[in-house]
Amino acid sequence: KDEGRKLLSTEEINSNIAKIRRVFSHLLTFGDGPTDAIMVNNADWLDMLEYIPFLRDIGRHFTINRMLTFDSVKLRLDREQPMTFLEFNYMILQAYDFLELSRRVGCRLQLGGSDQWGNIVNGIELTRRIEGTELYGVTTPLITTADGAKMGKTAQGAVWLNPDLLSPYDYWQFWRNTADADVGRFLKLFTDLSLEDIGKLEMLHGAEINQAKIVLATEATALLHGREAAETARQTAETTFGGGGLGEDLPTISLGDGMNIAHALTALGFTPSNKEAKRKIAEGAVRLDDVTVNDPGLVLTAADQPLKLSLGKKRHALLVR
RNA sequence: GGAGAGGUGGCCGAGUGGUUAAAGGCAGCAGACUGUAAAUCUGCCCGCGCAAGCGUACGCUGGUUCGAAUCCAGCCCUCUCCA
Repeated sequence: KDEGRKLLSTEEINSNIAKIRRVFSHLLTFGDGPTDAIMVNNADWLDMLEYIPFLRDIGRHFTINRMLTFDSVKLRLDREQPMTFLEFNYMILQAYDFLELSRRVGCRLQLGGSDQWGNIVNGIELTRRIEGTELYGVTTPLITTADGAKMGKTAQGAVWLNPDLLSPYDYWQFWRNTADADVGRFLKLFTDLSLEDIGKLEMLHGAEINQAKIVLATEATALLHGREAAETARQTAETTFGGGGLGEDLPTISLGDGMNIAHALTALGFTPSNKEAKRKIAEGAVRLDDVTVNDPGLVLTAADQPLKLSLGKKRHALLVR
């Protein structure tokens, strides 16, 4: 992260904590057992920190010379972007977090993306100096797609882990649309399949590689949202894309007494504005039950059978009463 | 505190009184081709409205002008050098 971070209010922070915990509760077990996960809040130690003692006890272990060499700082300075003292101190605070974690709960290893390397190393160094304890860090390279882009954007924005922000169906679709060149690597990174099984999937070429993508999507979705949600998403995709039918897991919108087609597209999140929705209609990208729509003023009314509204080839929704 | 440079649409970046909702690039979306892939080509890309039309927009606030992103004043913010 090389841009300034926002200061959040206590309410926002508490809300974020709850959401993060909810997402991770699918992947980890929180509790008191020996291998259970615990969630700590660094406000527990940062809030009571006093500035002068902090400078005296912690600040003396950091030299500006060294801090200036870290990429996160260097980048900002090289680009002549502003960096406040508050932000500059972030790495010290994170280093201190590691120290406190090792003191309080015996934490010895910190994992993070490679952009966290500097912060982690600072914590290791600080703890060694103060406590003489040996700590460890593991960083993983930031995952990029085969064409070099940072990973994690869907057609509609970010790949959220929270199902309220990105439905299991859309999450499945994200993985299903992985580029050929990434499939093998992503199977290894984002599923629990054995390397042997992945090896077999990697043998697939041409159109057959789509089988591997379906496995990737289903396994990755199962890890986050559960096996059942993953299967539903897979079946919905199969009927929608394979058979031209309707899948139950598609996003659904209720038309009420009738709704303008552009408004419906926007309400579904397919288009960011009504204006954009009309543009897409003019471009011939919008279909109703697979028939291209030409009238931007069309008012949709619900029939007994759900209708399928599509934008482009990939986004489909069900229209219901 | 002093001197200089600068703040333009998601990002980068042109524009220095009127035909400017603002060149160009990136990102994004769609169409064609395909395999719900990549690459390529094409179109679109502030919002509201069925439309006519309207509303917003070039750091902020005022002013000059028939007309301002462009000129003037004050303010805020950023960068560089000096103190």
